[in-house]
Amino acid sequence: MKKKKTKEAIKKLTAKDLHSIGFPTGKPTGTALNIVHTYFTELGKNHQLELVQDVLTAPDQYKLHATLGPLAHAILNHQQTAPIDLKPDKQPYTIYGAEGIEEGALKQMEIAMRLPVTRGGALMPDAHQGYGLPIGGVLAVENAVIPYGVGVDIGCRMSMSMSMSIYNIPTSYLDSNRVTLKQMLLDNTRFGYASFKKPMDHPIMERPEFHEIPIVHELKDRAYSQLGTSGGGNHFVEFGIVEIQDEQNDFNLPLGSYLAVLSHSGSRGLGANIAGYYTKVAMDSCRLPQEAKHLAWLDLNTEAGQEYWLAMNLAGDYASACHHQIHGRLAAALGENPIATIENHHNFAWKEKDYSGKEFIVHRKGATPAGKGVLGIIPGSMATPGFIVRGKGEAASINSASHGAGRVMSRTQAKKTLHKPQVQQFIQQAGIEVIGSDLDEAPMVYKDIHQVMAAQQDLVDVVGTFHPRIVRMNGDEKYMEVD
DNA sequence: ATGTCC
Repeated sequence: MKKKKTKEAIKKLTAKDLHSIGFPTGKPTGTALNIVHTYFTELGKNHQLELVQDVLTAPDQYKLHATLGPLAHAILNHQQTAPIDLKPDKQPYTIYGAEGIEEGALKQMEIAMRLPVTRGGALMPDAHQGYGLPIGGVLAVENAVIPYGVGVDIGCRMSMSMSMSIYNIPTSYLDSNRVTLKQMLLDNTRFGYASFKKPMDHPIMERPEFHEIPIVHELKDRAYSQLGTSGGGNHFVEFGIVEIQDEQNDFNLPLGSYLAVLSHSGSRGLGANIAGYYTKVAMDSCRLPQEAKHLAWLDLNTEAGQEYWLAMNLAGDYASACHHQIHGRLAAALGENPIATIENHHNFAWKEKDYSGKEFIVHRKGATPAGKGVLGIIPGSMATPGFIVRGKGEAASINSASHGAGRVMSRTQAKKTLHKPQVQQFIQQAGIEVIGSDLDEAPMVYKDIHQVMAAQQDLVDVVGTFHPRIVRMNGDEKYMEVD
């Protein structure tokens, strides 16, 4: 039964198929799929493709067609709107750690710089190719917001809480209570498709946006069921040791080592669906040349722009609420209150002013806010250090820094070339215990975090170093309780 | 990143 379903899914006509025969992204594609899946379900996929291709080639002839008429009109309307021109010349922007950044990311950044709304940009040393704007890309634009300049996981963030161990030597507490701490992670965190049987209440669910914005309203129930959970991919919750190295640290902590909890996750299904929806809205209203189509923006003076802005901010606050619940549960399990907390997001857009007081929309897609004195967290990998940093407010980076080490290897390449025993040995030798995860998150898929930090010395000062010890990520099905 | 479908 399941097999049959998969087979049908493969045969079903998709947007990808349409784009492969030259269908423009946006309304024509959506309309074509709608019509095919409503009126022509009995036809084979190839036959369906031929049908819509005929309309695409000669839309005029189908204007009055009973079922294909709307498609003809969508295509004609689309053809009548001229694409918005990119600036013809390369626009300057600062690249940090250029020697370690892949070609694809540089190309994407070049295109983003040539958008007519762009006023500045920078590329962080952990940059790699993404969708639209590269991961590690920072883009300042005027009075507009680019959904894919923010990214799919809106408001994805780092959150750290440091606790004084109940013992004087926190390091030894961690090592002698490994089993207990591991169980705490298993009991108090949920990843991927797993969720808590009864989510903890949180004021975020009372936000008016859940009633005022239709798409957000549709997402409310799932947002509630996913409260306090972490996602998949590079998301994690971990115990480790923080070494505070800066005497002038903002927490007034004595130099030394502290037990800490570090989490990385975002806005789950809520943000992903908001991103998907408003990207489509943007691509329908903002027609760009093929190579820039994913950088479609929403004018902030339009209703859609205002709506996205509110929805994006809600998703950011929701991601924060999830982190607070994760840390709250673990603090309760530890029986300790944190003595310091830090939190920052990295897939978001902010209204910020430049030196002259002019306001811009600054997109940081996988980049950490690093304005003067602003604290942030830059993780390495599951088996390498992360850093508590304080921004220097460097204008050339648009007050930003990297959000991690950055990948050197794609997920598919990692699964093809790495081997479990080899990775397990590496992790074990580093003294790290890992629950869940997979080869695509192995430490060796990431750049050397020390090189990345060296490339951004002008952007941040290091306040402390975090050493991961017990890490939980998505994928430990054998431990997972299905709630 | 995402119950991974436009």
